[in-house]
Amino acid sequence: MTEVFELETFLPYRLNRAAEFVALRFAAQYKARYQLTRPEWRTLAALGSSERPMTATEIGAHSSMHKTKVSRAVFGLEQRRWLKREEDGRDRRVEHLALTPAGKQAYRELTGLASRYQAELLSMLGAENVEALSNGLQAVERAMRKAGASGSAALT
Amino acid sequence: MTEVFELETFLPYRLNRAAEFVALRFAAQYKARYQLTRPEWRTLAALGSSERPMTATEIGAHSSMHKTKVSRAVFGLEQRRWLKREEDGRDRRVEHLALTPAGKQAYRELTGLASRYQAELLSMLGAENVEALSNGLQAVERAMRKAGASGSAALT
DNA sequence: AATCAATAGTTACGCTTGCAACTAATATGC
DNA sequence: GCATATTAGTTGCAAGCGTAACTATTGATT
Repeated sequence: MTEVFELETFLPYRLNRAAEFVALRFAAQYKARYQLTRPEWRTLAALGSSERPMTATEIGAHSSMHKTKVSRAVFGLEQRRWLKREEDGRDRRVEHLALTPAGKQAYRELTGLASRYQAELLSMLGAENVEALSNGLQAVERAMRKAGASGSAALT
Repeated sequence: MTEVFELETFLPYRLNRAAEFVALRFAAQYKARYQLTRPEWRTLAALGSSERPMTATEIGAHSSMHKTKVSRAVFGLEQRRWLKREEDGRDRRVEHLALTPAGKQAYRELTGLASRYQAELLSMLGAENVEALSNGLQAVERAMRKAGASGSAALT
């Protein structure tokens, strides 16, 4: 039984490579046009989709980012004047973060890009493949929630 | 039509998060036991599965790694005495890399870990979900080959 | 009320990364 | 045969990263 291990068949490797490929093609767009980092884009997306202001902690939970990443992304967006901080009257540790008009405008443009990219992926991969991929990812997402706070080093 | 963009439904985001989750759980194992980095593990896996020695360039192509990553990983494995370099008689730019006996031993142990982890994933996610995921990934892999040398910044 | 624990967010530090520039060797065009 | 381009692999550098430590504030225990 000389079972040879092949990297090509190893799920973590395949997932990683696919994620890199898919994410990089999109990242290239917002990096080129807006000089935005990925944490900044995610923060923008989180804030833009929310009715009310969010705290940094909420952003981290919503977009699966470590708090230091969020902190730096918030700082970056603040410098661009795409978001503003508002203090909480009751708890002075907390900051309520909301997009400025310029931030909302950027959000609209970037989510436009994102939607177009999503559509491009769909036609590139085929609807039934995207469906399968999505179902598979859903299973991983369930597993993540189950492993939850315990396992993820990404959110420590 | 106030179509709200939701990060949760954005494929690049979902792929990235799932890949991080799945890869990190495995990386924790080889980091803890062998203090191995991911590029080192990938290099080891590439070399171990090959009959004959490989060049650094071949390793990069086989395991989707930038040449600087490969260069550093090779250096690391060399220091551990898990691999040896052999010069090419005809072309002195090229190095032929092969695992030492200690390297082969490590390869066996680590691929054992990997296989067990793969099995754990299968039971964790369910066979039919892994099947779906795998099919979806295959579509991405086809797209990668098609976009090929042109698109990938990861292999520049 | 005083202490100790927990939480929100920031920062210092060392490590990893990718890009670009580099060295060395070989291949190509004229 | 000489100049130029290309290829293999390495390295300097700046940027991004996570860990741990930190400040500031609030909550819990007694």
